[in-house]
Amino acid sequence: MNGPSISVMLLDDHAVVRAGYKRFIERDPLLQVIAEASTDEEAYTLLDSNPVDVVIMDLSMPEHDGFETLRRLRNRFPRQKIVIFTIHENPATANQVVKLGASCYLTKSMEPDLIVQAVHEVMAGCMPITNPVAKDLNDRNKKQLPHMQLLPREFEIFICLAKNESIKQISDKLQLSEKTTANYQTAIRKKLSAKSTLQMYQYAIKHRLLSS
Amino acid sequence: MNGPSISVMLLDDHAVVRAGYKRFIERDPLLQVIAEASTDEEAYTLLDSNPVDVVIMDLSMPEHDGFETLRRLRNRFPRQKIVIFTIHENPATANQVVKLGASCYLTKSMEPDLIVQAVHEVMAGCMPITNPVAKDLNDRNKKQLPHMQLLPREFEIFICLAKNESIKQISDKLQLSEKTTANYQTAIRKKLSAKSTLQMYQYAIKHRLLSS
DNA sequence: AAAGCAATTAGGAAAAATTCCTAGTACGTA
DNA sequence: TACGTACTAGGAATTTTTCCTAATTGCTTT
Repeated sequence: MNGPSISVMLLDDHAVVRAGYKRFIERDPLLQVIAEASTDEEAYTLLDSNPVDVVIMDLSMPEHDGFETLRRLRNRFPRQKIVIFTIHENPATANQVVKLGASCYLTKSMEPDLIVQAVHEVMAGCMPITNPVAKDLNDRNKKQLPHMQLLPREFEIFICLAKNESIKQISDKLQLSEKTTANYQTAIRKKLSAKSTLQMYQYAIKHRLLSS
Repeated sequence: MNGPSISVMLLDDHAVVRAGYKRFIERDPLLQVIAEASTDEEAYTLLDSNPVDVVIMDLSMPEHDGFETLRRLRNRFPRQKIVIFTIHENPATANQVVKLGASCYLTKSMEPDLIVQAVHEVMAGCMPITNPVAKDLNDRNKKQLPHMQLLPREFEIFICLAKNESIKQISDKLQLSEKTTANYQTAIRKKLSAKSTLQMYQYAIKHRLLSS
């Protein structure tokens, strides 16, 4: 950290959205957006040369899906603080995202000022999740919905399967052996008691897991 | 036919609906409802002892689906005139129903008086379908939608598959070998270019084939 | 620092599902 | 009668799924 100010990178494929973030973030004189990336690859490159305190990213990116981007970011920059800001308003996603190591999960229905607040909290080492979602998260977790038992990777692949992607496509995208993906599928089906891809889809729809 | 009057059987699992039919049908002194059945089995029994000129039935029955009931009726009483009156307003269903040998297909959005008119037309040996649907049917047929190429049995099984029924369940219900049903599935997938059950489901949703 | 644990990855083998091919039956029509 | 179409289903090959096992990695705990 350079002095009192906190440096931020924005990662979002829409320039307009990045501009929106920026507007709010820079209201706070302590925060400074010093880098913007529209793809995950771009983000890696920038982070190599220009480390920042916090990365703020959207979950719904076209190339890889957000989970994969998050996972890779964590791999290459394990200590990087990451704030997820997304339109997907569901606790299951929040749950997975936090398990994957994001510091914070915000949805677009929250007040924009929360972004600023969240960045400060994250930098101060506070609770990884801000209150509204955290509460919701805990509520649902207690209900022990089947998909809450999915491991992060399982959840990620579950969403792909529910989007009707084939074992082959998923394996290519995530750079896994088809064997591995097929095995994941079996595990997912068991945990969700789904006998077919259609049932996984319907499960995902029912629990609003498919907004992306 | 006994004298100038036309005898009618109503086949519908809801007594209320049968009463509704009756009310309209008996406005016409030439038509007489002489039998009512709430299940297909009941209908077979009644028809054995009490033949009627026309059977008016609903497509959406709980036990077997309407297609199967229609098919069996046609099998046991090949010359029986059958009028389908249903809430499923889509030309694909109309198409299949007529292929299966129904004399007429009416939807609930039509004027109730059309039932009476349709019965007369059917008895007079007119066009198997009344105008509004027939027109619609031809329009769409020209578009050559993939599911229009499905044979009646294929269409029937397609709907079951889209409803997530298993090969086993469908085979039991339709009294087919699992081999046969599996083979039908393959044919259906080819005709619809669907690689999975989920894609069949999505096709069905897209073309509004799943109201039942 | 070593041990233990959870998550991720993937291969082998068996079981199940799907596909392709073939063929018999039945029914209506020319 | 002969022909075509729809329906039925078996055999065999192929593909997918499942189950079991195991190696690797990164934490956490002692």
